[in-house]
Amino acid sequence: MHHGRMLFARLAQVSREVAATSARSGKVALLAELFREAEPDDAPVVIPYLAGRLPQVRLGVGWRSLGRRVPPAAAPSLTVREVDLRLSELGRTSGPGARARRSRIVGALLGAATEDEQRFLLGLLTGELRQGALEALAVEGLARATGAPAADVRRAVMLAGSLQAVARALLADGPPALARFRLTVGRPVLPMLAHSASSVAEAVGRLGACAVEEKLDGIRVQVHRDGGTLRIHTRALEDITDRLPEVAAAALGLAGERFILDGEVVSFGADGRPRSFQETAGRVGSRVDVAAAAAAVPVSPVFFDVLAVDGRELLDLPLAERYAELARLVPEPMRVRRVQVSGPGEAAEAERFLAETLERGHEGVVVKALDAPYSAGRRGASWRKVKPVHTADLVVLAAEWGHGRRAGRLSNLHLGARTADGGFAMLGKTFKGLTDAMLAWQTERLRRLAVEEKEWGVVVRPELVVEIAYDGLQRSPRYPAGVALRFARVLRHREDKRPEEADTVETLLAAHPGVVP
DNA sequence: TTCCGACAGTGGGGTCGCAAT
DNA sequence: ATTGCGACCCCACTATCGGAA
Repeated sequence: MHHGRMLFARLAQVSREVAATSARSGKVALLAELFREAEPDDAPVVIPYLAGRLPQVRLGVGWRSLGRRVPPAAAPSLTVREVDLRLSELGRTSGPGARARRSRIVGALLGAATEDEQRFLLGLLTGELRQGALEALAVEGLARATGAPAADVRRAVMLAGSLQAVARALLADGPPALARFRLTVGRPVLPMLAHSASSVAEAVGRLGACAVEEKLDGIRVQVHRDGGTLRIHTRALEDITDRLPEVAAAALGLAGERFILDGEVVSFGADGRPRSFQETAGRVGSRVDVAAAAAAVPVSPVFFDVLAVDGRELLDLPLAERYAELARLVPEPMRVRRVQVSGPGEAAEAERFLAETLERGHEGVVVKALDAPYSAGRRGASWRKVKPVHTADLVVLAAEWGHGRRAGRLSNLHLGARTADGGFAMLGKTFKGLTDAMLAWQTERLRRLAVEEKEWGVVVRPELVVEIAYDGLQRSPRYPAGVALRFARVLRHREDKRPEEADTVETLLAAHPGVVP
């Protein structure tokens, strides 16, 4: 028997078969079959690859640097192991001349790959595999290949924050290895996420007895303290401890010795109101001169959940009990503001809290069922965020061709508001909110309005009005009016409106007095 | 049989930091 | 000094499958 000899071409083949299979169960079966074939040395690479993820965190290549076509090899020769080694080398490449050296490595790798392998490799590198199966189905496939219960594998992956680590352990030691993946202080777990709800009443109606918490517009953090050791992780589990000294100090000042807290890092201005997301994110993103960044934009944590305390794992406890622990551990200003309601009968109380929260300059609220456990890594149905929605009638200035399942459709719309001089100022783009029928319709309509064909799409006569929903305005260094829409999505095409009836830049700015271009 | 939760896919704007120009 | 690019922060929405109700 030989080790670590699986051909990369086999992965490309299975990926193609998975993409051609529509049933999820069929995809899982294909993945499981491949995972069973993998030697123990190959499995920790094969499994993340089929989940559409590279084990290497940072490669330094993206779609731009992959644009050059390389003639494919005639016959497959690459092994999984070789591809992994070359990509690891890519990740280690930095310093002067790095771009040229990366380009040589990628070129050599693509040159050794067949057409099918190139397609798979480029999909992996750009994150656009389009095989209809990513991590969740790879987890199912891994479970089936090893005979471990899928739910146990899923939980282990959430707690490990890594499919690769679980795959390696599972293949080496079998299903009993899953027991090793317990919640551990110091090892980040994937945070629980929230669904949207259109109103507080809807959310409370769905959830019954719940907590209504203020939603702060900052950076999600998970804070682990083990005695004097403290680590801060982002939503994607990135370690940002060194960038947030004041958050670390605050957490070390708490009474507990060992805990895991979930919260949001935000920044307040001198007036006590929250700074914009842009300012906070810029601060948290600063790595070079942290002291200067911290002096300019000091941040503070606001915690809303506790996952472990003093050796006790709290994930499976209902929110009501976790919150009681949180209240014991974290004093008021560092703990989220909230109200509790017993059900739909008290929805008005929740509405009042939302209005008051918005008044204080925050984003909205998150409504959480009091009886729900902490579903690590999932968009749990028991957390519902509610944010105010703004709408505007804007004019389509251009449209870009879509990719993947939107190939051949005009998808991404350039949106303009009227200006004082009778023209239009672009405020952003959106491809969201469109059904297949809307895509087909607008492709036809915009083609007829086209005045210029570009490689990326069409420029059109500014005649089609679209009703757009958006979360707010933000300052923009890119767009002519100095502002851009945040999270714009199409509600409907307004053929009944003429472009002269669209909103103006002026009215939009007036609706958001806090935003200064 | 119908409903609904979970996933995958399609990308959006902004900022930081590194390497190239 | 400025620009291009990759990595990550925030994010909304639709289509689809398959299990729950």
